[in-house]
Amino acid sequence: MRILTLEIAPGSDLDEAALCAQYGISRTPMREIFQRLSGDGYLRLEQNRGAKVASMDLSVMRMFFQTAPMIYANIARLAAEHRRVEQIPPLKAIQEEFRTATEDGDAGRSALLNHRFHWKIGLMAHNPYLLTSLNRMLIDHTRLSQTFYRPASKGEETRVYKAVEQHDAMITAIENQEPELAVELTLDHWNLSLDRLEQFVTPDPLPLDMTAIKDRKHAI
Amino acid sequence: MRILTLEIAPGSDLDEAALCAQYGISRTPMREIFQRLSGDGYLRLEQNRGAKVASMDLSVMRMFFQTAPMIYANIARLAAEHRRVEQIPPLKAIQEEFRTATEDGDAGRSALLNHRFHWKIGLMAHNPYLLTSLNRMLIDHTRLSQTFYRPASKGEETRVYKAVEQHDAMITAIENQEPELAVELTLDHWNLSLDRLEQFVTPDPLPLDMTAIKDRKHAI
DNA sequence: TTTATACAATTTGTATACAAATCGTATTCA
DNA sequence: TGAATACGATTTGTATACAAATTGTATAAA
Repeated sequence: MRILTLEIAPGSDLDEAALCAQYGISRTPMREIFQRLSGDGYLRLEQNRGAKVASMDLSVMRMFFQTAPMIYANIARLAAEHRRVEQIPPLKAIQEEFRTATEDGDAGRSALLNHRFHWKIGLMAHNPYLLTSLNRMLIDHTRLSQTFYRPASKGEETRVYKAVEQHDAMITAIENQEPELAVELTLDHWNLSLDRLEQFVTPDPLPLDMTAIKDRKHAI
Repeated sequence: MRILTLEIAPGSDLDEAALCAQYGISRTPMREIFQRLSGDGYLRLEQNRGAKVASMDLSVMRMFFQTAPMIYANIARLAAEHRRVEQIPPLKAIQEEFRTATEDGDAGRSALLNHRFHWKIGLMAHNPYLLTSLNRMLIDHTRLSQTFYRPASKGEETRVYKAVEQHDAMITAIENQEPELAVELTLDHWNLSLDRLEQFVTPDPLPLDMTAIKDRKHAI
């Protein structure tokens, strides 16, 4: 049920019956799925009103940017301290999938695998309290990345490439149990993500030259 | 459904049918309640195995003590910054209930109202990410307080009295929007709670004098 | 006596039927 | 023409019935 991280628009309400038909299950298990997704912050359930896809307002967005570094950094530290050796190979496997997805330029798949990558690191921290926060953060982070994604820009490939490299470095730091390094790399990674998001909040200004606009008029 | 914060033992499994009969509702809504409580960290649901009350192992306990100050302090800061004036009266109302509960020496009710007090402060922070963490922390904190509670000890009344005072001070700091003060008071409050818990992890040693034990033999 | 297997009983998961509530539309009255 | 109300249709919530799975017990074989 990763319909949410991707296609369905925030705020839209979900048709219970339609989804039941689509997935070939009855209403009872579907409602239980709704309950779980609601608890995870994917959906909002209202009395006698059904399920809506959760959406983000401005104040929540501020909190997101304010809180994310702290959560991510502490998760990284704890992961480096408490990772079990058997957790490393699955993480590396996801990273390889992530690498190929970025090389293929598959944005949706990249975002999803990035989500799974950071979630796995979250599990390594073995801290149930921060894990719930991380879960909510990742959901919103992934969705922000998706909504703000633009297909092909100049600096974009280099940024994505850098992100893949940072993941590699983070794996090494966690594997070698170097908490401070893991924190530093994670904050770098966050700043890269910030750059990416900032590019869309404050994009390049439109050309001041009015002739360009006049030309477009004919095209429309 | 505050059955959990109090009576039912951690690890015990819940009888679906019995609870349905008890609350006069059918299995479907009860299962939906289970789903929610499971998401909140009250219960653990296992495949075809029903619901068990969540329990805490040693490593989770370590994480609890490691994580709590950070979460509580940041919640306090954000609450002082972002509280809405209409949120203050309900908080004060809970505090008054808490005060009377402590004066009556009602430990269970005190713990529950303390829980509600800190939850209300969490809501004032308007940070959904930290709020999920706070929720899990408070559940475990309240349960720890309960399990470690001993009825009447010398230092206990003064500690509880101090806790009530600290709550008052916290309300004032939040109402006056003094984030730094709110953080300081919250950390003091946490340390008081730590003292309380420590008293039970390392209680007064048993008397070394063997004669006392011999005397008891006859009594048994 | 102990262990393994089969069967019964209980418990959990899913589907469906029915009740309650909400929403849209149409008709009526001002 | 506009607003309000009433009625029908759709959607959501709850109960119950049935299927699947698990657990406990009893009996038989080693």
